[in-house]
Amino acid sequence: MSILLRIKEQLPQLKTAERKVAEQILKDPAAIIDYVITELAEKCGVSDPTIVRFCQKIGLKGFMELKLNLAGELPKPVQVHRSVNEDDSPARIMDAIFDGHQGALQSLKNQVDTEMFEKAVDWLCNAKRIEFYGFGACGCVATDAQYRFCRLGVACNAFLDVHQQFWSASLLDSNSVVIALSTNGATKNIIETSRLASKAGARVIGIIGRNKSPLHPLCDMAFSLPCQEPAPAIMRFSTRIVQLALLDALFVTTLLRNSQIKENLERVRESLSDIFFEN
Amino acid sequence: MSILLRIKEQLPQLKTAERKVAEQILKDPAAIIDYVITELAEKCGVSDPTIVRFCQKIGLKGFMELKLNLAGELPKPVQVHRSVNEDDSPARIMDAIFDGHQGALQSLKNQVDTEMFEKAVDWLCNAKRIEFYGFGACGCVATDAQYRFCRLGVACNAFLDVHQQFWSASLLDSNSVVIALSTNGATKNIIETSRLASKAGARVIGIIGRNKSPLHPLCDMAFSLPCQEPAPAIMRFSTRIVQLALLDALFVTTLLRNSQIKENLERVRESLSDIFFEN
DNA sequence: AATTTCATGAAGTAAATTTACGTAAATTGT
DNA sequence: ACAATTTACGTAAATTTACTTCATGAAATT
Repeated sequence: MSILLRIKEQLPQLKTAERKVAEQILKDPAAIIDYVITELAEKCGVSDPTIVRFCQKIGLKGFMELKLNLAGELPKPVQVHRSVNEDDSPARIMDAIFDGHQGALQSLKNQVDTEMFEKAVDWLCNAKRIEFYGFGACGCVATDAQYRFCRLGVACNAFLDVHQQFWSASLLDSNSVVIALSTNGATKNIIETSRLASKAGARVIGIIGRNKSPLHPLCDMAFSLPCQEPAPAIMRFSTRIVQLALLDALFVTTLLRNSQIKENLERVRESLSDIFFEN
Repeated sequence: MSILLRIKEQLPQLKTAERKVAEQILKDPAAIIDYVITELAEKCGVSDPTIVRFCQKIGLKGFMELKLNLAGELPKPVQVHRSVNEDDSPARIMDAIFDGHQGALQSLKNQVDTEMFEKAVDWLCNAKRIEFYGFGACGCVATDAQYRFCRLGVACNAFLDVHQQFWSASLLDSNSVVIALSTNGATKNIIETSRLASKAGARVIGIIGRNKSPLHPLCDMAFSLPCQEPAPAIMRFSTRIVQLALLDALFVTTLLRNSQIKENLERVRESLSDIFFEN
């Protein structure tokens, strides 16, 4: 279990001096890494041995182990999108891209509105039909999402064709949920489709790579994703990663909420077994 | 920038004794955290001060800072994949999913073979044609990749249909690169397609969510992705994230390698402007 | 009220890291 | 080719840092 969690749990059982240490650590865990034991002791108003005893009480060998453990489990400061240019080594470019994705996920973690998320899960659980709309790169995400969600046993569609989207959206009703995916919330077609779906009575959930956009007011609920990338559209990779992550979370939560759904999943899994060589 | 990457980059400029240190660290970064400086010195066959000088050369204050940094950037064995169950709150599930993705990216960062990556970029730069094959969830990744790469101005296809894949693969030649995507490297169809492509003379790059699989020996080059998820197929979300990240990196590096390609991209961008409301 | 227990810090110890310095090897210039 | 200079690296000393022992005083118990 994580050190910070362990500290939190042990907190009530600690003596006054040791509790001061615990509170100081919980207040700013990242700072500890730069302290030497004496500095921390001073900050807490206790002595060195108290720090050591505290560390041992939470199951560590000593202060050094605390520092190393904290370094290991603390979220790294959110990486602002690092730009790359042609002089960079492949390894460097790779690193920059991966960092960008990680940073985007970290931002997502901090930004997602939990209540909104829960409401979205509610809608999805009760939906008789789920449609995923997106164009371009978001179309891929839509397809991927449909690929997951259709296993819930609910009717799912991911139409990438405008015409199909139009007639499908206009046939929806109040038991339908639409997931509208858009990087910038300004693509004409997705806006039109969302408007149609909304007019037909469906609940429209926007997953949009921006804070404000023409698409926002058309949605019944809109997740605005972190968008630190000031890059041209084709280079905005992280948005898609974040969209997928959010959809994953929605999917799993919806899945766990409903045991009937889990049975469906089991049946699907069995039917897949014969397309593999092994297993 | 990450310490390990910095070490890799500085490697050629290091003197013999210091290089020994660098190599030892790269061989097993996780082990360093438990060493004291003298232990590491012995393992490398050098003296303590050499270690310190090495640390300073890569921009750190000393050995302690190296340990703390390594602890910070190495994938935590515990955190990589937290299991979830129906009792968990939505916020917790969300967190677990995002953590899983982040952890997977971290592992990827540490595991990707840089030389292989560069060779892959070489192949892609010189390819006259690139084909992406995948089924199921990997089909979505294939489509996404095709969507990016086709903007390089190179002929790209992502056939999800088995028949199309078969005839397309058999029409390839030595100027073609095939990217074979598979979560477990055991799907019969993808194996057959890769075999056909290889026989036709194309270079097959596997991006596989496993270390060993029936698909591996059929590839001219295979990226084995970190696969910490002991979950059923439908729940293996991270593999897809990691595949996308790797493809992103391949795409950007290929793009930056070739200025002609960048011009193509500029032209594509302009042609997209009129499908948006704004901008 | 006396005794015990326990929490805590002062002082000291041990260990690990870093600096200073010297030597040998490599590089450079003549 | 040989001397001069620079560089590479290890020995040993110094310093920093972490940890231990033990004494003290407070709280709890008898």
